[in-house]
Formats: sequence, C-alpha cells, structure tokens
Amino acid sequence: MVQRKSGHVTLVDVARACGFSVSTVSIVLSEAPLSQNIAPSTRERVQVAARQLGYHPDAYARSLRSRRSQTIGVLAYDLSDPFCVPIVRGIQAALQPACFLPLLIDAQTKRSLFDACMTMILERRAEGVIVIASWVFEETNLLADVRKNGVPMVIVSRDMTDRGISSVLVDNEAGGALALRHLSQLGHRRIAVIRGPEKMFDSEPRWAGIQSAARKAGIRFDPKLVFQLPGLAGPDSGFEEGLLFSRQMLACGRPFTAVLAFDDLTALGVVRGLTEAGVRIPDDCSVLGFDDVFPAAVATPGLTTVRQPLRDMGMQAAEWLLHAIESRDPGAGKPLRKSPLLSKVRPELVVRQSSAPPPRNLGKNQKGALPALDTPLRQGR
Amino acid sequence: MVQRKSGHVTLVDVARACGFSVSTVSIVLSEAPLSQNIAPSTRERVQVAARQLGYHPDAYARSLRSRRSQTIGVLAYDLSDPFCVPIVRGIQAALQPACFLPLLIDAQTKRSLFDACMTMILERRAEGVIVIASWVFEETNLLADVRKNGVPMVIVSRDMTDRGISSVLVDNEAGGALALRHLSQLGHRRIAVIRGPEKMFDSEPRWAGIQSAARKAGIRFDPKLVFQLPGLAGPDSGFEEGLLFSRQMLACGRPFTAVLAFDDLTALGVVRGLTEAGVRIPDDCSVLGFDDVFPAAVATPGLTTVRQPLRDMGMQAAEWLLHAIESRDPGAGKPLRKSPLLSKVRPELVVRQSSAPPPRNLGKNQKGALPALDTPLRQGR
DNA sequence: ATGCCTGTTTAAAACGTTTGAACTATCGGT
DNA sequence: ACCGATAGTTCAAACGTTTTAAACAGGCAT
Repeated sequence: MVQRKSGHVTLVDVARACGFSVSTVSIVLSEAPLSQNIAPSTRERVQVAARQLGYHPDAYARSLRSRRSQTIGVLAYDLSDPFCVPIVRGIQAALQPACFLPLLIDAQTKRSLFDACMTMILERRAEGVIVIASWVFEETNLLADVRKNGVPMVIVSRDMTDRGISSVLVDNEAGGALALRHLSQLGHRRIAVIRGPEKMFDSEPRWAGIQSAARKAGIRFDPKLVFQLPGLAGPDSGFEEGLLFSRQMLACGRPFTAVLAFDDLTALGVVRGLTEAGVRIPDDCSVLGFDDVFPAAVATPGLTTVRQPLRDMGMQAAEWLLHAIESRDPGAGKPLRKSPLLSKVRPELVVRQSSAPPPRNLGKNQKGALPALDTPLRQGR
Repeated sequence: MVQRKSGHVTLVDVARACGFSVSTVSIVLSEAPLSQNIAPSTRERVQVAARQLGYHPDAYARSLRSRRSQTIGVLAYDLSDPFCVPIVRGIQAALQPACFLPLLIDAQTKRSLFDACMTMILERRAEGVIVIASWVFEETNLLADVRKNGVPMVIVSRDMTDRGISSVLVDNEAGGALALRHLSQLGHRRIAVIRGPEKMFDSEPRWAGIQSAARKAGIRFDPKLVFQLPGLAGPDSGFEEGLLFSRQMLACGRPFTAVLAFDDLTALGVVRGLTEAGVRIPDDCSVLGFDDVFPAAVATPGLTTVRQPLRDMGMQAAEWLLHAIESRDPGAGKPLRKSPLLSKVRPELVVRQSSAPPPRNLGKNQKGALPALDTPLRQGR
C-alpha cells in the first residue's frame, strides 16, 4: 500500500504502483488515441493497478487542462415547485448521452440567491446555462457577465428572444384557447377565470388565448368573475390564493358553472374552496387547471388541465445548448452569435374528472351559492 | 480589450490589464491574509480591472490547488418523488452558510445509473456524499471506492449504521403508532392497512409500530384487510397500487371504517378509489397517509398524515458531513473513523380533513360496499 | 560504423490558481 | 556607511491532468 499525502488516489500513485510513467498511465486510462501504440501487456498492468487502488481521474485537473467542464448549469427558480422537476428531468435525459452533467441549482425564488447562483455557475465554468424561470427575473449584471464570458444560454418558460436569448416555452395562447374551448364544448357559458399574476410572463398570452376563444364561442365574461393572482411567492401560495378566490366567487352572487384557473395549484385551491362550500365537482361546477403538474394527477377528482410537455421542453433546451457548444468548439471562433432560437411547444388538453357538462338544474344543497342559470343549457356538441 | 485565446477571463488577463503581477492580483481578489500588506491604491486598481473584465475565479483551478472542492455530492434516488425535494432543500439550506455547493444527482430509480452517479461524485472530488435512498440499494463496489478514498458519507431515510454508515431517518415505529392511535382515538375499530413493499426498509418497523399500538388499543386486524405493496417503481406506482387495493377492499366484503396507507401517494390512490365507488371521505371512511408530501396538502380533502420532518433530516445529514470534513481537515490525519451516527427523528401527526370519527350508521348510497358496523361506536376520548 | 525506419515509452509544458519565500525599495537607528 | 525592519510586490513551485515532441531500443539497409 502506498502512503499518499492527500486523500485521493492520483495518476502518480498508479504510475508508481505499476512501474510506468505518468504519461503512459494517463494515455492508457483516458483511452487516448495514442493508446493504440501501447503494448497490450503494459495496458493490462496499468489497468489492474488502477483498479486495485480505486483510482478515479480528478475531474478538476482534467477540466483545467482540457478547458472543458462537461457541465451545464441549470438554474431552477424553485425546486419545490412541481413544475420544475419534469423540466430538470428532461434536461438530464438529454445531457446523459453526451456525457454532460447538469449542475443543478435552486434559487429558492430569492433574487439575492439568483445572483449568487449565477456566480457559482460561472465559476464552475459551466459550458452553458439553462434558466428555468416562470417568475419575474429582471436582468441582472450577472447576465452581462454570462455574455462577456461567452457562455451560451437558454431560458425555459419565458420568451426572451427579444433580448437575444434562446427560449423554449409552451404556446400559452393556444393553451388558453384549448381550455376555454373544452369548457364551451361541454356547454358552459358562465365561466369564472383566475388570471396569472401581472408580472408573470405567461399571464398575458394565456389570457389572450382565452379571450379570443371565448369570442369565437360567443361567450362573454362577467367582470365580477374575473380574478387576478397577485405576485406569487412559492408553490403553496397558488393554492391559498385559489382557495380565497373561490370563496369570493361564491360570495359575489354571480352565477357560474366552471372555473378556469391560471395553473394547477390555483385550481386545486379552488377545488378545495368549492368543495368546502358544498359544491360538488364536476357535477355542480367544473374546474380547469394548467400545466399538468404531478399533484393534479393524483388529486380526486383528477384535475382536467392543459398539459405542458415539460420534459420535452427541458430536452429541447439541453439539445440546443449541446449543439451550440459543439458547433463553437472546433473553430475556436467567437461564440458565433446567431439569432436566438424560439420554440413554442404545443400544449395538450388532458381531460380528467374535474370537468363535465354544466348542471341541468341546480341541486338544493347549494344554499344559493351558485345562482341558477337563466338560460337553458345546450349539451356540448 | 485584450484578445483572449480561451473563452474565459483569467488572472493573467486581469494582471495584464492593471499592470500588476498575477500574484498580486490573486492576493487581492481572493482576499488572502497577505492582502493586508497591499497598498490600498493597488487594491483599488486591481478590483476595478477585474470588475471591468467580468472576471470570475476558476473553481477548477482553485480546487486543484487548494485540494478542496467545497462540494457535497447528493445522490437522490428519484427527484420526481415529492419525498426527495424537501430533503434536498434542507441539505441546501445547511450547506449554504458553509459555502458548500450540493452536487445534486438524480439516479432515476435505476441501479445502473446509481453506479455512474457515484463515479461522477468521486471524480468531481466531492468532499462528502449524502445518499437519499428510501428504496432498495444493495451494496455496490462503488461503496468500497468511496471508503478507499476516504469520503465521508451519510444516508437519509434508511438505517445503515450496521454497515458503518451514519444514518438519519424517521422513527418509523413511532410514526406507525401515531397513525393508529389517531384512528383508535377517533373510535375506529375496523381498519384496513396497506403495508409497504417487503424490500423497502421502512415497511417493517412501521408495521411493527402499528401493530403494537393496535394491541394496546385492543384492536385486531382482519387479515383480509391487510395488503402489501409490491416493490414500487416510481412515485406514480404508489398511487396506482392504492387505487387497486381500495377496490379490492370494497370487493372483499369485510367491514372497515378507515384505511391506513403506507405513504401519502398510496393514500391518495385509496381516496380516488373509494370516492369513485361512492364512499365519502371522511364521512363514510377515514384515510391516513404517511410522509406529508406536497400533494397530500393540496388534495381535497386534505390528507391526514404522519409528517416526516424531511427538511430537518436533510439539514441534519448535511451538518454531520460538514462537521466530519472540518474535523478531519487540519490534522490531515486519517479519516478518523468514529462509530457511525444515528438519528431517528420524531414524526408528527398532521390532522387534515380525511379523518373523522367512524359513521354512526351507514348511508344508503354505499351499495353495501361498506358492511355495517356491528358494535356501537365510542366517540374518541 | 552510420543512418533510418518502426514501435514503445517518457519528459516537459501547459491549464489557472494559491502561497511560502525572496526580492526591492524606503527609512530609522546606530 | 552599514544593519535591520518594514511595507509592497513578485518568483516559482505545486495541485493532477493531457498532449506534443522527443527519446529510446532494436532491426535492417546503406
């Protein structure tokens, strides 16, 4: 047993153990092209020694020398939001075969941390960065640094192509339309809507999609039944807000047979609030979410929602990045700043049990919370 | 503007820009003790230059030199399991102030990946490893390598002190007892149980806790109402199994007024199954989960469950590791293999809406699925 | 003997930091 | 005029790799 000074087994240790030079050992173990010229017997002896000592090459030294970290920084705004996880998973899946490691960092929805995280990523010499940001993230001087150091970057769930950053996100307009069309086809005419926070990117286009689909279906919204989430902090806050709004809906006395919520968590809050008031879902009222996040699938009733292909979005982002890295690599030319890419992926309606045709006549157990419809309903086509 | 060969700004660049030597620049920017002796004017000029160029020290070079990676490898068995996230969060929280970065890796419940991940962690020279493993993870030769290289390790959610690895996990026995006692205090006597998979660590002690509490309360289980999950693969499988078992429960014709599920996802499956069969929760039947995972809180009705303080568990693990690293650091002595630490943290009952006293007399909308109780019920003390 | 292949192996430089030791001035004291 | 201090700055070596170019040993033809 060799007495090592530091804790880890190094090339020197292996070299000493098998009697060859460091160079030879390196060539063999890294399977460099030169290893073709190494005598098979030598190869064998080197490998045996390495295995015996439990040698693992030092990624730091290797990266330092090769100027490649084989790492992509992934900055998630909040890992405890079930929205993030599938995206991260997708990124991982795409990175795996290319032997890249995601350096996953959770900004915990704190602006201050965001900066620190970006610094980390830059210091660790990530070859690319993916930012998962559904929330407000203003530009920071760090962003300039990312540029300055020529690190390619993709943002998920927000369109920043206008600032030169490639973006992959869901087609919010189509998604909003999808949700509304589903409700109108079921026969709903009086629909309450909870819009997203003003500062959040998705809010506006999603609402636009809803409105245009509503226009086409001849549906008008009762302004008293249109709500808007305040800026949201953390995934539980959506639930709380939904709960609150559902109570307001019932309290304001306007008739409605469906609620279209901004996202799944808000929708789940609405489900809770309505249920507690004795409204049965979907018999008395339908509830729709958006995102198709894990809790939406395991809730009862299962939440009808508009699915974002989060995993695919993550994969897309990762693949763009890999491609950018690869194409810049050989020429060593400057970043080759092409125009930023944009992918608006198509959302998909997932029908579960929380949506159904509106009630024909209202039951008596509703204490007048849901005023009777004044128009006879048409069954969905 | 200096023309750099590689993409990143280095000390040399800064040195050239401000006219001082690399050493001086390094001393200033790393705020080494020697920087006391540097003239304030120099300091100023160096800092300005660094900022202007967007310099970030190269963590790789730094680590190589200092032999410290400031990194803890975190190997999660499956990030898409909501069980993992709070633990990871706790780890992060504990690591932050010590300026350690978690190197988060997701093994995606695949054995093969597990090995690759461990290799990654070793190569990246993590100074410690935390394994989050609620699932079967047999010993692998990698574990030996971890040893050989003297990397301290903690495992969360499994007791491996017998193999010399420090462990932090919930007191499953106490948790099981807590759940059962809650039901018995509400007056339930006929309780269906879904036990954990045979190969999973938590299953046995949790069941033991349930049994001993049942004995004390004078409750006996109907063997036909005791189920056992098969080995589980992925977080959705728990839900599916719960759904299936709930149907079996109803089909077998034995009376029960409560279901005690192995974990929250299984419980949510049960809720779905019972609800679909027209059983109202909690009026006709109570359902209990375990873990207090995010979906349990946002489901309707909110799931009564036994909470694992996951975040605290993560913090505990991280703190042990930091301590081990710190205490080994100065002496450069051998790993100082003390006996492994063990922390069984206390679980906590979280009462939500899915539990209530058993029904006095059974409603008629149950189609005989829940046969009538033969004993008059006592209200919980 | 010298020169030139061919097939193996190695020396040495480089990657970007940090740091103990060495180098300059400058100055007060003898 | 010389010796020490002291403040300010720089040299050079090291961390563990990878890789270019060179060294080395035989064998064969000149």
